[in-house]
Amino acid sequence: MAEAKKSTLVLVAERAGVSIASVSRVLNGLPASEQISAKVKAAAQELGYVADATARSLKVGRTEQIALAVADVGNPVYVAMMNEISRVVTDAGYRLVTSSTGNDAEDQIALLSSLNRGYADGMILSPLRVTEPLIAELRASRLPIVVIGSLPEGVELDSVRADSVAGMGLAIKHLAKQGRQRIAFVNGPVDTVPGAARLRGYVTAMDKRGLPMHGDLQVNADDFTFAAGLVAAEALLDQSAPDAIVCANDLLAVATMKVLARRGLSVPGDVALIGMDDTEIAELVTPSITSVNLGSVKRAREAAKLLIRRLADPDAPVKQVVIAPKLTIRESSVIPH
Amino acid sequence: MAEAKKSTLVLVAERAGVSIASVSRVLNGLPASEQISAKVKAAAQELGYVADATARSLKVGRTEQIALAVADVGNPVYVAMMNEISRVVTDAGYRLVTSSTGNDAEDQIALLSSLNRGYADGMILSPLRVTEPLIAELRASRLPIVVIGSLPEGVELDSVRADSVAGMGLAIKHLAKQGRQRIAFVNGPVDTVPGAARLRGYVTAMDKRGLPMHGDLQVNADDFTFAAGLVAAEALLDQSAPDAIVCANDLLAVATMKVLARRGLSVPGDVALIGMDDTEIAELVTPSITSVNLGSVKRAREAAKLLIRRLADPDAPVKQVVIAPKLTIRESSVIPH
DNA sequence: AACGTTCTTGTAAACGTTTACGAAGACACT
DNA sequence: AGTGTCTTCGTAAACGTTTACAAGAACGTT
Repeated sequence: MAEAKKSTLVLVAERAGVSIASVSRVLNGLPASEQISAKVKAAAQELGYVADATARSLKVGRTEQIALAVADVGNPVYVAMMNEISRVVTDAGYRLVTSSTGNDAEDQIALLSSLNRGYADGMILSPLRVTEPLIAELRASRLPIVVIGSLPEGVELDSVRADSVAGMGLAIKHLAKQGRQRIAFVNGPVDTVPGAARLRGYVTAMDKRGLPMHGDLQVNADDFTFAAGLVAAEALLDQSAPDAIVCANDLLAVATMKVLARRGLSVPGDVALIGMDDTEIAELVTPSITSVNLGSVKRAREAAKLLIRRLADPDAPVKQVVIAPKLTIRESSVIPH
Repeated sequence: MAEAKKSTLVLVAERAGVSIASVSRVLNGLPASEQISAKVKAAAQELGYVADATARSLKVGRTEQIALAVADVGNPVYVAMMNEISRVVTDAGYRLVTSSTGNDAEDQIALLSSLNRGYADGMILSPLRVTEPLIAELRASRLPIVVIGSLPEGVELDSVRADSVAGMGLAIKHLAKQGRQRIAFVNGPVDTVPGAARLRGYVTAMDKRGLPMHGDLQVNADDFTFAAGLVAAEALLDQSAPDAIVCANDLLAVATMKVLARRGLSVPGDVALIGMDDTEIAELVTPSITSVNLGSVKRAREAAKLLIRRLADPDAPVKQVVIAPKLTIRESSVIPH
């Protein structure tokens, strides 16, 4: 059945006693007589023939691969997104090439220009920081790119983004309804796309509700990781005594919860806690954490579909999708009665 | 600088006024005169030329891609492994193609034969269940494959595996030292490779220490997920009252911890808890969970290096690496005094 | 019986590289 | 000046497919 040697079209053709064109046609389901078809199939079967992907790619100009570049693979939300993208893309007959870039824009730019080597038909990119040179490179790309995340005005690229501002609004509103007054905010770096958006959301929502917004209610972690969250939460609780904390991220929320526990503060009794991204981890812990669902898997799915659509129709109008947030309420934000 | 049109060797050659052979040589760093070299580099720069990956692959017979197939991408331990593999592989100049297979062997077999289409130079495979047909396919593969996980006797393939039995030994020993007597075991499906190995380890270790091993101290979750863990832990606690529980997995451990909390049982006061895999999640939760480190990232790294070695030297002797476990002791298993 | 269609099949070119080979030039040595 | 070696460069073949084109066979139509 399977052979050790690699077999080619020519070998199959010889064995079947037909031309290579016929072999190719039969194997690709193009019209052919029963006779030829049978002979070819038999020969192919016997030789364990499978068409070579690179040769095919070269000829047809498509690799049937889609590249995915995410900055921070440690973050569970990216894992969830990647899984969804993988699913959609695979169903559409593409393979997924993953390249975890470093945080710096340098890396991403290098990756983008390497994309022009044509190892994939298109790319899904989720940049942590959007810089000028990155945008320039995005624009110059020969191959279609879908961006997950906000893009500056006027950049005409397919993209999918979350509505962090609305999401923050949901969180603050929920906390305010529970009678919380001093709502603190543990953010990640504000020079990142999500960091900036979430800060904007926090300010807007607090402002709208006339809630106090002293500087000592805000703190920025060095990045969006658990370890950074521990440090940030300690700093926050050293400088103020909030009755609620919203975190830019579930990882930061879990870290904050740990620090609260260390200090003997109960959740949600003393402090209500809300995370963002609504990853599995939020419901794993005890108490489970209320989290703003920013539609990560939906975003992932849309991004993948957008790219596939563009590959099918390069002239389709540019589409910028915004996914609406939802609040998943769990134990960490409401006191049971 | 960057051009919208795709540029080829021929274009560069024309522009530089040299032959395509010279262009190829210069760009690949083969010896050439200063004159030619300068002209070619200038032309290439102006046209934003980058060599086409598929054409190159076809010619040289290498794709510079490595395929990775893992069964369960939801499990954080696989995420950690994937990250490590990605790093090693990228450093060696390969791209990583990820294919998350379903649980069934069918999928994996299909994947293996698709590998023969030559879209990658080799594959790293981590099968949940090792069946006969899978092994047959592994053997028949034209391209090198490295397996993460145990292989039956006599299968001559590069592989890396954890020592679950020794790992279980560490966990049970630790618990016994703390004076725990009724040590329960929440396992995953026993017809999987890790499930079987961990069961073997549990039985061996308990036996060795002469600890009781009633059937009602053991329970098997339907799979290695959090949700299945909840169900399994409930069942366990319905049927017995252990003073320690070891789980086949950190996810199962977290689920068990949640169920313990529900029932008002304290960890580690009433019940000591130990997980396996030592993923980040074990230290995220409160109390943090003692976990058997089965060397997942080390295994991942070894697997990647093994494959890269074999690609460089196809005739290298087969290597089967076993990674020794370590116990990472956290709050869930020792009562502070 | 000659003609026009339609269907089937083979021949050959093309995709964009890398590289074996040979020609020609440069250079040193006798 | 003749010979040999070394270097540099261009010509052309090759990697394994897909597919445009043409040739022939089969068939119905007039």
